[in-house]
Amino acid sequence: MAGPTILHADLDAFYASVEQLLDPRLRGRPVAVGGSARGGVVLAASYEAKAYGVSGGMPGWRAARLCPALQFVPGRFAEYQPLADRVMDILGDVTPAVERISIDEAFLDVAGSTHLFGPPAAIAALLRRRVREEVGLPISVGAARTKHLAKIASQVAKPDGVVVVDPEREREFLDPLPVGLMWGVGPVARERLAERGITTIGELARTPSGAVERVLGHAVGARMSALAHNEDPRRVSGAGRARSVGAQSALGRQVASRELVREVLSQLADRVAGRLRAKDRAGRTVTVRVRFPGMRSVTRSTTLPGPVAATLTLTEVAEQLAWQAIDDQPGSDVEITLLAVSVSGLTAQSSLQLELPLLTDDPRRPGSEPGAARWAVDRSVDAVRARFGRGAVGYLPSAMPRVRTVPDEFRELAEHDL
DNA sequence: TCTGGGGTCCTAGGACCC
DNA sequence: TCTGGGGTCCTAGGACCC
Repeated sequence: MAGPTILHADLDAFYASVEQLLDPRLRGRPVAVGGSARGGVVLAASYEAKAYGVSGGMPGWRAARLCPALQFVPGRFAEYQPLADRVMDILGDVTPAVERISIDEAFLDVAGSTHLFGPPAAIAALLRRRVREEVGLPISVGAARTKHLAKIASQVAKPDGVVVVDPEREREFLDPLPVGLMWGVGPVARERLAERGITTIGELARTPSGAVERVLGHAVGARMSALAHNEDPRRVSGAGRARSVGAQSALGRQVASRELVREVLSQLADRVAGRLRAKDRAGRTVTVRVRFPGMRSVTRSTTLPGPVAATLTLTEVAEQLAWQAIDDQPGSDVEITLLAVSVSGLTAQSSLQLELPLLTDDPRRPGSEPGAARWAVDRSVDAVRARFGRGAVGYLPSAMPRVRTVPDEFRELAEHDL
């Protein structure tokens, strides 16, 4: 039987741990990155804060109520990426088979490394020691025969621990664990399963696949059944190319005026289109999401005759879509709380290809500028920014109201490679 | 006192084609 | 005469992940 050569390495409470590393006064104390006692949202909580029930994604006011001593810090976002990259470099020292799945976690396949570094348990220990000594951060590692098991093992190992699942004892390990630890079972699925008396992975494994599919839907049910039976064929590999690119901004609560919508969508389209152009990509399907008070959101999308990567074109399409969504709402002075733009249906687009056919033939915008002019503007802006930084030049008319937005460094942390 | 930002995948109905 | 079956694309919504 194959050994436990798949490792899942996961930095503990990454953002909060970095803050504690950079400011010794925060060590040993409950820390929340982002948010405040008055509002906003907690992006990450230190283990001292988690002990009080504070967690990422929680509104700040609630976190403060759970843990009155909670120390809110704004987050030094620019520091996070380089530190995480150093950790990934250490992982890469034991095997080239590293699959990074977010800023702070990765799978490794160490099957080919045991002759150099010893068994998986020894490799896990080595990695944890090096990350602690050379970067100063705690990291947990799970080792098992499959990705799914390794990922669950690292969750069980947290904080700052290691768990190796012996291939002979996988059922013993898995059966008593809650179904919510499975990758793909969130609050809704967990609740649906609980209604049928299924709360552990063992109980899920003993439920016929057909019954699970009726509860969770065909695809999810079949996948969760397979995982509960330890059938996980996924290999460690490089990440595939992104299938969509997007950007969003929460707005508080504001009346959807022409100026506000145009201002925000310009900024979002600028980010999205700029990322596309930087990677010589473009996409045909544009989707806009508008969120209204009460967290209710509506999406409108359209598929264009050809791919777009021009900032101004994307802005205009996004604006049309946003107003379709807003105008469908009853009443006047509709309030909105978030706008999002994303582009999918991505294709390679050499930087020399113009968007002329799309723009000049598009009957919906008879007066639109020729694509060549837009392409030239985008390329100029890209070039100036490459030399002088993002703030050097932009598309926004200076008369427009500024909308408060999160730092670019924070957005970039969550970006996937295109 | 009311929730960030960037992603993936699935479902379901309708249009359209052969 | 008003009817089969399969496939693909598009749109809207939703669950889930980090």
